[in-house]
Amino acid sequence: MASDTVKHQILTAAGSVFADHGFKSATVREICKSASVNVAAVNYYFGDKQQLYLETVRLAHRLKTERLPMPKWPDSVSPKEQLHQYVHVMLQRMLGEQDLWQTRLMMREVMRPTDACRSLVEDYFRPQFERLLKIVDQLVPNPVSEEKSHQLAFSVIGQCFFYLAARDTVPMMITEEEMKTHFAIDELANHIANFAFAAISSSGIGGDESGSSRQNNRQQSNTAKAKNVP
Amino acid sequence: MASDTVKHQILTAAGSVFADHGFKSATVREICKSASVNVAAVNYYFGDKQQLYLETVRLAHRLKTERLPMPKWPDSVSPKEQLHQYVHVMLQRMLGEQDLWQTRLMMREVMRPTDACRSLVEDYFRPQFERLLKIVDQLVPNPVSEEKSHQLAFSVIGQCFFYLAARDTVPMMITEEEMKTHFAIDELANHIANFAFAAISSSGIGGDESGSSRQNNRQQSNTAKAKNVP
DNA sequence: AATAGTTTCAAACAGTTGTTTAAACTCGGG
DNA sequence: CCCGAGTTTAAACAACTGTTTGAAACTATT
Repeated sequence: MASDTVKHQILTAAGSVFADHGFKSATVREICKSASVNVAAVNYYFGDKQQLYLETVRLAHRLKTERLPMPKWPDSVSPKEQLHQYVHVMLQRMLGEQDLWQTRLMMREVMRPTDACRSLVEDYFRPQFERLLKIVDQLVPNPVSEEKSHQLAFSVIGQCFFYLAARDTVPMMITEEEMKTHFAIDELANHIANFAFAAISSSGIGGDESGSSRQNNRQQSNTAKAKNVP
Repeated sequence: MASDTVKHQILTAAGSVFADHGFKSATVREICKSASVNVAAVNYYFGDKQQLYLETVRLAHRLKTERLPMPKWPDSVSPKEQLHQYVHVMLQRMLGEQDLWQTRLMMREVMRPTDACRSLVEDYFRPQFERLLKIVDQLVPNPVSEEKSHQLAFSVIGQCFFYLAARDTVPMMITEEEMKTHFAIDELANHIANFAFAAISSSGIGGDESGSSRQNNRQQSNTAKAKNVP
C-alpha cells in the first residue's frame, strides 16, 4: 500500500501551500502539482478540499509537538530557568528553519480562526498556556489574581508570536547583520526570558496598578497617571 | 460629480473586504456589492483590482494616523508616562472599535508583505518605531547598545500586536467576563506599560545569565551602524 | 495468465474569477 | 431641444476554481 505515503505526500504539500496562501486562495491544482500527483488525488484520498485542510492542520500541530515537546521539569529547575526554556522551545517551534509551514498554518488559525481552530485551541494552545501559567505563578513575588496571571502569560506569548507574525517585516526595520547576530533564536530567547522575568518579578509589589479607574480615552487628556511609584 | 464619493465608497468597502479575506480571496464582486455599485466600477475608477488594493492600503494608513496621531510630548512628561501613552494610542489604533478594517489590513501586510508593504514600513512603521526607541532610551538606566534598544522596542510592540493578531483566539482562552473587565483597551494599556516599564527599567543592570551564556551585549561600543551592503 | 480490487489519469463539468464591451443613462450648456 | 462628455449598466469573455467521471494502468491473489 503506497496509499499512506501518497496521503502523506499530499498532506505536506498541502500544508506548505495552505500556509502560504490560506485555505481559500490555495488551489488543489497547486497542491497536487507540488505533490506530484493527479488533480483527482485530493478528492480520492480526502473527499474534498475542506477535509484535506482539517487533516493538514491536525498534522501540523501533531508534528510540531512531537519534534519539540515541552520539557517536564523536576522541581530542582528554578522557575526562572523554566521560563527561559519555555520561551526557547516556543521560539524554536515558531522560527525553526525546517517545516516552517506548520507554525505558519497554525498562525493563520490564530489570526482568522476556521473550524479547525477550536480543537487546535483546546488540544494545543490551552495546555501550553496552562504550563506557562504555572511558571508565571511561581515567579510572581506575591500571589496575584487569575486575570493578572493571564495578562502576564499573554505578554510572554505575545513577544514570541510577534517574531513569527512579523517574520518578513522585522528584517525591513533592522540591518541584515543585526538580524543574524541579535535576533537569532538563542539571542531572542535570552532577551525575552530576561525581559519577562524582570517584569514578572516586580509584578504585584508596587500595589494595584491596573486601577486607573475608567477614565475616558481621548489621547489628549492625560492617560491615567500610573499612581504607583517605581 | 459624484465620482469622488463613489471612489471613496468603493475604497472603504474594499478595505473591509480586503481586511477580511486578503487580496486574492477578496472578490471585486463582493466589494462592489458592498459598495452598491456595478461590477465594472472598480475597473472604471481604479484600473484593476491590484491598483484598488494599493490605494486601499494607503488610505488605511492615512486615516489611522489622522484619527489617532501620536502625541508630541513636552519634556515635562516623564518617559514612563510617555511609554504609557504610546502603548495606549497603539492599542487604540489596533483594537479601537470603529474602522477596524484599517489595522486588520495593515496587519495582513505585516504578516505577508505585498508590494504595498515597503512604503507602509517606511512611512508608517519606521517613524513610529523611532519614536518608541527614543522613549526606551530614556527609560533604560544605563546606555545600551542599539540592538538592545531594538529588542526592547519590539517587546513592547509585540505585546500590543498580539492582541490584534489573536483578537479572535484570546477570547477562547478566557471567560467573556474577564475579557470585558481586564482586557479592554485601558486595562491592557496599563498592564503592558507597567510590564514593559519594569522590564526596561531593570534592563542592563542585573546582568544576563540564562542558559547559553553569550558574553554579548553590555553597552557595546556605540552603533555598529548600518552599512547598507546589498 | 486471468481475475478482482485499487490507484492513476486526462478530460470534462459547472461555477466563479477579473476584466471588457457596447449600449443606456444623466445632466448641465449650446 | 439636443448634444456629448461622464457615468452606470447588463451581458459577455476567457481563464481559473473544486469536483466528477469513466476508462486505463497497476497490484496482488488465485
